[in-house]
Amino acid sequence: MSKEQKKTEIFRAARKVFYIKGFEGTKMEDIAKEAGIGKGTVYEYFESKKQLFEETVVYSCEEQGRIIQDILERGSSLKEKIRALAKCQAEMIKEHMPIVRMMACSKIIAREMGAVFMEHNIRVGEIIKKQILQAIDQGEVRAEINPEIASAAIMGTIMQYFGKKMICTEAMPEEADYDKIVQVLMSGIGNETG
Amino acid sequence: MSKEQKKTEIFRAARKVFYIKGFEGTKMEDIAKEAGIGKGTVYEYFESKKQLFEETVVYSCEEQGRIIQDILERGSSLKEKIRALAKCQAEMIKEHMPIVRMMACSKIIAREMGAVFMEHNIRVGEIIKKQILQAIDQGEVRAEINPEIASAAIMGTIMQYFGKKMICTEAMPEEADYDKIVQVLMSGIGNETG
Amino acid sequence: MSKEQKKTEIFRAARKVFYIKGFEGTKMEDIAKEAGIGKGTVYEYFESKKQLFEETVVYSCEEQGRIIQDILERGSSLKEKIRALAKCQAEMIKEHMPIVRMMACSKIIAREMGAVFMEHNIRVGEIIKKQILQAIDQGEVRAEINPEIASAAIMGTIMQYFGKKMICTEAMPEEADYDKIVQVLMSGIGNETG
Amino acid sequence: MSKEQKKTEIFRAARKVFYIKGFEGTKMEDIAKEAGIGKGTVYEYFESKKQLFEETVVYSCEEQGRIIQDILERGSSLKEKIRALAKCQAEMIKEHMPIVRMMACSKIIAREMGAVFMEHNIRVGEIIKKQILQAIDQGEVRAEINPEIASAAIMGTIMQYFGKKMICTEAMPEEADYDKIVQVLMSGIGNETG
DNA sequence: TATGAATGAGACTTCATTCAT
DNA sequence: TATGAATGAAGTCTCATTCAT
Repeated sequence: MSKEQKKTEIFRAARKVFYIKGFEGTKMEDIAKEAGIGKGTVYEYFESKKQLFEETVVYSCEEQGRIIQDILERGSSLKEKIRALAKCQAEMIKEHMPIVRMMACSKIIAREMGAVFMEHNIRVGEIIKKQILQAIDQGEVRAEINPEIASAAIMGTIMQYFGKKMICTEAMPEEADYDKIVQVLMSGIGNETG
Repeated sequence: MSKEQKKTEIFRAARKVFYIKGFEGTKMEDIAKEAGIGKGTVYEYFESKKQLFEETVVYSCEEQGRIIQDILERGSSLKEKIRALAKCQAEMIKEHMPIVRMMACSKIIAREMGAVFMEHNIRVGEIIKKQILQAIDQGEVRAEINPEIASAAIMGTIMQYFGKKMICTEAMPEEADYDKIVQVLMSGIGNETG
Repeated sequence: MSKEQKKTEIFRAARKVFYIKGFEGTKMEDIAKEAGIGKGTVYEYFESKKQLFEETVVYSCEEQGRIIQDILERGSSLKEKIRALAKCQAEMIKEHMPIVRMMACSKIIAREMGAVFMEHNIRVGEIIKKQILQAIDQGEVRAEINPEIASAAIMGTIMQYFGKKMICTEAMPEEADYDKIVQVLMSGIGNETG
Repeated sequence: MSKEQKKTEIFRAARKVFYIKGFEGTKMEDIAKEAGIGKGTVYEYFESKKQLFEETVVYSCEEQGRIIQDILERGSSLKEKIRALAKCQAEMIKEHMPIVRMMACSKIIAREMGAVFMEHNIRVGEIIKKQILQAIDQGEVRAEINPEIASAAIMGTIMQYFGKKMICTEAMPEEADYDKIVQVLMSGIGNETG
C-alpha cells in the first residue's frame, strides 16, 4: 500500500473518531485501533495529534466539497439539485455523524484551524450560490432574491430538518420529505393570496 | 451572595469557557479564573466537571427556551416573529458564541446528555411549530405547509446565515438582512411566474 | 466547658476516627463532625492535623497506661493480674478498635512519632515486667524466667488471641478463655512428663 | 522481562513503600521510583492504587504463607519449629518491616480487603495449630492445651518480643533469645513447685 | 517500516488550612 | 470564641509522544 493510501485510511479512521468524540476526547490509540494499526504507526505518517486533526479536517472538507460539486453539477433544475443535495446530506449525516458536529467541534481549536475551516464553509456556500445565480438566469429563482440568503436557507433547512429528524428518530428521510423541503424553499411558507 | 447566585455565576463562566474550548478542552481552572474564584471553590458547588457541564447545558437551554418563548409571544404576525427570532439569535450568537457550538460540542458526551439535549432541541422546535400552526389558522401561512419543515426552515436559515456572516465578518446583521430572510422564508425563492 | 475539657472531647473524637481510618485517611472534618463542632474550631485547640495526631497518641497512651497500671495494682496474684489485663485488653479492643491498629498505623509517620510511641510501648512492657519481678519474689514465677520475654509472652498472647477472635467472630471472650490463657502462660504448653 | 516478572518487581517495591508509609501515605510516584520505573508504567500493570495495594497484600500474604509452611514442615520437634518460626519472623521483621504493620495498616480499607486479610490470618493460625495437634499426638504438648490459644501464644510472643526488641534496639535477636522463648512457651512462667 | 511498552506533563479532584463573619 | 466558605498545594490518573525492538 502506498504512503498516500495509508494516510487516507488513517484520515477515515480519524474522522470517524473525531466526529464522535471531538478533538480532546479522542485518543490516538482509538484512531490507531479504528485504522487497524499500531499506535506508533500513526506517528510515522503524522507528526502530532493536532496535525492529524487539521489534515483530517482539510481532507474531509475537500472530499465533501468534491461530492457536493458533483451532485450539483449533475442536476438540471434547482429543484432537482436541492433534492440531490438533501439526499447527499442525509447520507452524510447517516454515514459518519453530522458534519455539523465536526464543524462545530473543530472550533475547539478554532484559532489554529480558522482559515481552513472558514475556507471550506465559504466554498460550500459559494457552490450553492453559483447554482442560485444560474437558477436566476434561467428564471427558476426570482431575480430579487439575495443569493447568500438563499444559499443559507437551502443548507440551513436541510441540515436542521434532517439533523433533528435523524438524531431524534434515527430514521432515514423519506421521498416525501424532499418534496416538502423543495416546496418550502421554492414557494415559501407564506400565503400570498391571504 | 446566596448559594444559588454563586452557582449562576459559575454557570455563566462555565458556559463561556465550554463554548470556546469544548468539554474536554476546558480546564476547571479556566472556569474558576473566569468566575474570579479559586479552583477548589467550584467543587463546593459542583461535584465534578461532568456534572458542572451537564447542569450548565440545562441552565443554558432553559434560559434560551425562556427567552425564545418571550420573544415569540410578543410579536403579532409571523413575519414579525421571525424577525424577532432572528434578532434574538443574532444577539445570542454575538453574546456568548453560537449555541450551535454548545449543542454540537455537547454531543461529545451525548450518551450521558441524551435526554436533556434532545428535550431542549425538541422544545425550541415545538415553540416555533406552534407559531406556525397559529399562523396557518390566521391565514398567514399556507395550510398545506408541513409545520415541522417550516420550523426547521426558519431556525436553519437564521442560524446558517447569521452564523456564517457573524463568524466570517464578525459584523452584526443589518436591518435589511432580516427583511430578506423573512422574504425568502415567506415567499420562497422560486419564480412562480417563471 | 473548660479549654482542657474541650481538648479531651476532641481527643476522643480524633482517636476514634484515627483508629478507623489511619492518619492520612482521616479528614479534619470527620473529626470535627465526630466531636460535634465546626472544622475551624479544631484549629482553635490544635495547630495542625499532625499535632493533633501526636497529642492524641500521647493522650491515648497515657490513658491506657493509667488504666493498665490500675488494673495490675489491684490484682493480688499474677494469675489474677493476667486475667485482669486480658479483660482490660478485650474491653479496649472492643471499645475503640484494637490499640494494635493505632500503634501500627501510627507508624505511618513513625519518624516523627518515634519517641512518643516507643516510650509508651516500653512503659507498658515495664509495668508488666515489674509485676513479673514481683511474682518471682513471691515465688509465683520461676526465678530463671527472663522478665522481658515473659512480659512479651503475656501481652503478645493476649493481643494475638483476642485480636483474632474478636475480629473474626466479633464475639467477646468468655470466662473460660481467660483460664486457658493463664494456664498456657503459667504452665506452658509442653508436656514435662512426656 | 515478562509481564509477570515486572509485576513482581512492582509488588516488591510497593510492599516496601506501603510498609513504611501506609496506604494513604504512599504516593504512586514513590513506588515507581522504588521500582526504578516511570509513574505511568505502574498503571500499565495495575489499574489503580487501591488495586495495586490489594494485590500487594495478597502477594505478600501468599509469600509469607508459603515461607512459614516450608519452615514448619522442616522442623522435627515443636521446639525446633518454634525456633525456626521465630527466626523466620525475625528475618521478616528485619527484611521488610514488621508484617504487623502491613496487616494493621491494611485495615485502613478493611472493608474492601476483609476476606483476603482474614483468610491469611486464619491460614497462618491454622498452620501453627496443625503443628500443635501433631505435637499433642506425639506427646510433646499436653493434651488439655487449647490449640487456638497455643497458636496465639506462639505467634504473639514471637511478634511482641522481637518486634519490640528490633524496633527499640535495631539489633537482631541472639541465639539465647530463641531458647528463652521456647522455654517460656513450653514450660510457662509459673513456678509449679511454688 | 511497524509496534507497543515506557514515560512524564498535565488534568481532575481532595482536603488541610485560613479568615471574614 | 466558633464557624464554614474559600483556597491552592499535592495526589491520582490519563494519554500524547518516544524509542528500542
